[in-house]
Amino acid sequence: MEPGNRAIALLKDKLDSHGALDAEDRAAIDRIPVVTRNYEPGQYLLREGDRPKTCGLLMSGFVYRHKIVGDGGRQIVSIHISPDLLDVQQLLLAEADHNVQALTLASVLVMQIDDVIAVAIERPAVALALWRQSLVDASIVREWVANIGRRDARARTAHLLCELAVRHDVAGLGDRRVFELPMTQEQLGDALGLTAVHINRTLKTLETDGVITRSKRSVTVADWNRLRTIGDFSSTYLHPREVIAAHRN
Amino acid sequence: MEPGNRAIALLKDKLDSHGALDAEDRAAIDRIPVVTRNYEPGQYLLREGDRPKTCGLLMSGFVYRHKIVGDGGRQIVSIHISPDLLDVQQLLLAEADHNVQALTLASVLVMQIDDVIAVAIERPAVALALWRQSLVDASIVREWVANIGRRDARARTAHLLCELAVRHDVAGLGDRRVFELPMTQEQLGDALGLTAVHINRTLKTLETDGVITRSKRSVTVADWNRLRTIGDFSSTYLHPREVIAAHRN
DNA sequence: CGAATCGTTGATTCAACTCAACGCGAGTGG
DNA sequence: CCACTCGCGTTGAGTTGAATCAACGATTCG
Repeated sequence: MEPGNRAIALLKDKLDSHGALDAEDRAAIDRIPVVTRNYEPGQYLLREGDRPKTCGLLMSGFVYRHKIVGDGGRQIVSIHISPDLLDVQQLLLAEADHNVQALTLASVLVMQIDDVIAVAIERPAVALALWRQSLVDASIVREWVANIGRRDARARTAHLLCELAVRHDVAGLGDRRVFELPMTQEQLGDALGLTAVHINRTLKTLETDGVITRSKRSVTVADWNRLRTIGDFSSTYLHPREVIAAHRN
Repeated sequence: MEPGNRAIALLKDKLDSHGALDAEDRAAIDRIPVVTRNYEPGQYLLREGDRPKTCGLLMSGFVYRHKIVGDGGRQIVSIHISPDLLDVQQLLLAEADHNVQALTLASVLVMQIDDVIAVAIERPAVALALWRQSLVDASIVREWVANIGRRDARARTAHLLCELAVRHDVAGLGDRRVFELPMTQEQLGDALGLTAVHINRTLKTLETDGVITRSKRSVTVADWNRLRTIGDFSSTYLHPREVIAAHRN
């Protein structure tokens, strides 16, 4: 199978992860013209104020979205791993209100917004599947608000580690005991509303307490139950594998 | 015009606020069976873990969504004013991951999820309009992450005031100089990741600095430019009135 | 009028920030 | 091959913004 086909298969599986698509829906997705594009670490996929004509599917690597506030501070508002959809927001909102940047070397399946919208109009089930993904994204951001607003540094950090562990697991990128975490402590701080120094201290206590171990850019969860308890984590908000509600007859 | 018709008109205008619907789309919306329901202050519209069969349009009053974290803390994740759509998330995600509660007496136009989905499938433009609303909701939540994560109490509070002022303005509920703010300081704290005591002090300094004045449960913006500067506010993220991007030929 | 809720204020504590220095490994170039 | 730089991680000392604790005032409402 040529690379393009494998990528499209990933896209179809992503959208069909809740079993809502029929053969014609999947065929319509097949007809979307795609190109693969690679981004270097730190490279911008999209900048605040841009009006992009494309969206994408992250096939490998890490990508994050962030906002810059008035005093120069940066807040990371989401972290994406394969196979997340990127910039679904831009399908219907013209102007980007945040930056999207590659964290590691990232490979992205790029589609034209017009083409995706055309399929969404032609095949309502595809529209619902895309829409659903954006609702899950939103749900994750809401949990981040609660995490940053109401949990202390230790819980907050543990919660993010749990989220990334589960998302890696769901994505089939390893189990939740060991996963890649290529973010610097500066970036972790910007994701959690903390400083790099405090992230360092918080991770250290998690490690000396025997909850996690770290090596270079990967994390091993030594005690999942304790990490989950510390982070006050429940995976409900990730909506991992619900059927699309009762309205499917 | 009977009350039901006026309510439906509000719904149609909300979904058509970007001019994407044609006569048939609007007619399809007309056929959605609706009932009006009133909620008392503090009454729950939805609880975490529920699997609702309805969604709604807020016609009057204030509603907020919140999450409860492990140590009992509460984080408000969004505030809704008329004519916001409520629980669009539940159209495609079965299980609610947060609570929805009336802040004031609230009047809601209630629709069956099945009926809304049916129209979304039949009329793709309606699906896109609903989807778009949920993307704007998500965009607001992302801004909240940045606000809570990276701004201090003064900026954070000013930013929320700006957001509510502009949203009231856009909704035609008064201009951005005077608006109703029926939240207690406790609730403002829960929205901003601060304590009620600190909200009190922060509002006081904004008032003594001549930026705002308060009376009971309404706020007057004495110096909009200064409030905007203090709050590092730009309304881009509210996506107030963009055309649905370039893909409309 | 009494009770309850909400707002206000002061005193104190603490979690996280800031500032500063140093360690360490990976590249890089002389 | 070593010296240098650069980015990142680590650690300590001191500061501070916001929380906590506690009390009291104001308003509403039955």
